[in-house]
Amino acid sequence: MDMEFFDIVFDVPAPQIFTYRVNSATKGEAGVGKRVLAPFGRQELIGYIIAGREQAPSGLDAGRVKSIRRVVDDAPIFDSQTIALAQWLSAFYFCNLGEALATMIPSGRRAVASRSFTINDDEISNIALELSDEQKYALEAIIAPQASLPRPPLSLNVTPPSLALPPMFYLYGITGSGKTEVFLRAAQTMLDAGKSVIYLVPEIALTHQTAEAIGKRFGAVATTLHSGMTPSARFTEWTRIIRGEVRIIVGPRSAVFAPARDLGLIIIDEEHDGSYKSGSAPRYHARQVAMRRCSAEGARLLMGSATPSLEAWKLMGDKVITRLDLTRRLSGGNLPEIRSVNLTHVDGCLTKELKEEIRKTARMGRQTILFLNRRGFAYFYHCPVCGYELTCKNCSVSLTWHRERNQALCHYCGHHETPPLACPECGSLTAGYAGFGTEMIEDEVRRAFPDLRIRRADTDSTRGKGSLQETLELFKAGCFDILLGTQMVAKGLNFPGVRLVGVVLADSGLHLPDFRAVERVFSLIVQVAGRSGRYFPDGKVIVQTYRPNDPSIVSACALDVAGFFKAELAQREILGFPPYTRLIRFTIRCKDEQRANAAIGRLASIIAPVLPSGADMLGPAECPISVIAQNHRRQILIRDKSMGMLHGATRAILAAYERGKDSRVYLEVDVDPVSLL
DNA sequence: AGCACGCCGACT
DNA sequence: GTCGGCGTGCTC
Repeated sequence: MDMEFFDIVFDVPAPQIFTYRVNSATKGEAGVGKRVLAPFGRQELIGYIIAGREQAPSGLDAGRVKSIRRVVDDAPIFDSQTIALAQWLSAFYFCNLGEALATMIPSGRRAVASRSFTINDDEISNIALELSDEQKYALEAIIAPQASLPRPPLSLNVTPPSLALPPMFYLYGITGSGKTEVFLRAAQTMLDAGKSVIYLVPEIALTHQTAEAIGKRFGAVATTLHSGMTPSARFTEWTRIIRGEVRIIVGPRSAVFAPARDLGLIIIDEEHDGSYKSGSAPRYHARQVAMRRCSAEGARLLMGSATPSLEAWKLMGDKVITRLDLTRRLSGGNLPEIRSVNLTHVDGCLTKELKEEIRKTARMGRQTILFLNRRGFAYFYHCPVCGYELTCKNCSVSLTWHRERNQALCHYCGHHETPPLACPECGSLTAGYAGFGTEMIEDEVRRAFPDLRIRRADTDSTRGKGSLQETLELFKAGCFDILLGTQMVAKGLNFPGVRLVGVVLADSGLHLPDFRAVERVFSLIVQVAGRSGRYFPDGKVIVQTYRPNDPSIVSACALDVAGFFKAELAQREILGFPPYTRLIRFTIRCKDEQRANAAIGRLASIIAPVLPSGADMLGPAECPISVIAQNHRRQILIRDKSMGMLHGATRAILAAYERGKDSRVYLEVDVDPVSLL
């Protein structure tokens, strides 16, 4: 008895579910979990079949029901569990079901030959490393058959129904303390029990490295779902996962949706990393999705970092997450010596202390990493006479000077222009660039050390694909002495030859109007410090700063993670910010400033009366970066102790806002926003 | 999101 | 007289 009718959703803003029928060509082909090509208005779109039905819904006259033109998939590519997850995703993050499914499922259509981990079995390394006592203890806790844990009701608002919290564990330990080996053992245990494992890693270089390690360890049973893969390749791996051919999946945040069969464990490596939060709608957080999946599918959640997020740290304090400490470096390396150096009154961007250490390191035949917090962050054009500052015409941020091209460019919209020789305001010829960019530092380092081999690794000098990978590999092989880079060199890369890490300007970012700025600066310094002396006992870190007494810098230099978290949590509690509260952010975006103001005003007047007691509204206000790409941006935050009330209020707010909205104004909703810029 | 329909200003 | 602006509304 084949179904005649099917419920289909599309990746369009329309929230409805549409019912189609089959015709002679598609009868028998169509089924839940398959994609179809269907007439939609005057176009034909790919849609997702989410249900079958005996007859058209009452209230829809049969004449309006169109038929499915073509069925795309031979076999279903998602099941009822996936649909349930999509439903949760759409409710939690305020998108519709079709958009949710579209972000979860690969877009590729045809299978290609799988290239992942075609390693001979004899190549699989079975290095039976002896675990340390701490590692053994952690592993035992994670894989214990009956994880007996307090199970408070899930305040994460899995809407609906409320589910119990899954067993959650956190490997808390410095770089080199052996987190990865525990991850791999836990994964092995799950695989041995016939279950699947999802292993999440931050975006960029780390994906490749970890995937490689897992490929070596687990061979053909492992795969990766990477954003760099072609849609066809992703689709191929997706179908292999569905068929159960692979049971361990490595990938960035989107891999949390992998259709793993009989999911036993989700691992989140470097849990604090910002790339786990999606930057575009639906703005999901992989950790939140992982929690929901684990509770719905009876799996365990295992996270790890040297610098947990404050959210995770608080849950550990509340005993909701079991914290497992790894306190020692395995290879015997001591903790690096970390020293902060005052940058005030220093000519240029390198202090005497840092230069001396670079020289000393080179004499020892060892390597240096110079780390810059942010791409050309403080490198702006200004006039010391009148205070004029060169800013982007489209956005409200300072332009960054790129010397190689003699261009000032905007890192938000890409606008670029040739910088003026004299100040456009007062004509002063002293106007020019101040602050540090990677290029300027490179220049200064080259001048100071003409005999050393220096290489820069940022998105500018490594645009060609593979060249970042290449740079890092050359560095690892000792082909040059100094690596100069941004974020990407801070993340989990192992460079045995490194002795010295220099943080060129630690406090860039400290002044950002975002309550998480301090947390980011702190964890960045600690992460960077972890790079040095990984395999040697004499690692050194020099942190250059204009604010050597800032608490976040002081505690980072002391590697006092617990102390920093205690102080920062107290601060957050006083200010009523996460993790003591939850936030939903509404952002208005419009080319026309008046319309933007009108829209945010209207939104505020909608929000005020529906706010539940105990919740509050922050704003309306200009966004900290008030204009991006000529769009004027305004925001409102709503805040409450738990997410439940905020969700309900937001549903009401969006419904009211939809009626009578200005179509030129865009409204974006961000649940648990990570950046408030 | 597309895409069409519909109702008011300056053009061959 | 119509070409075309973009406001409004719908898509099984």
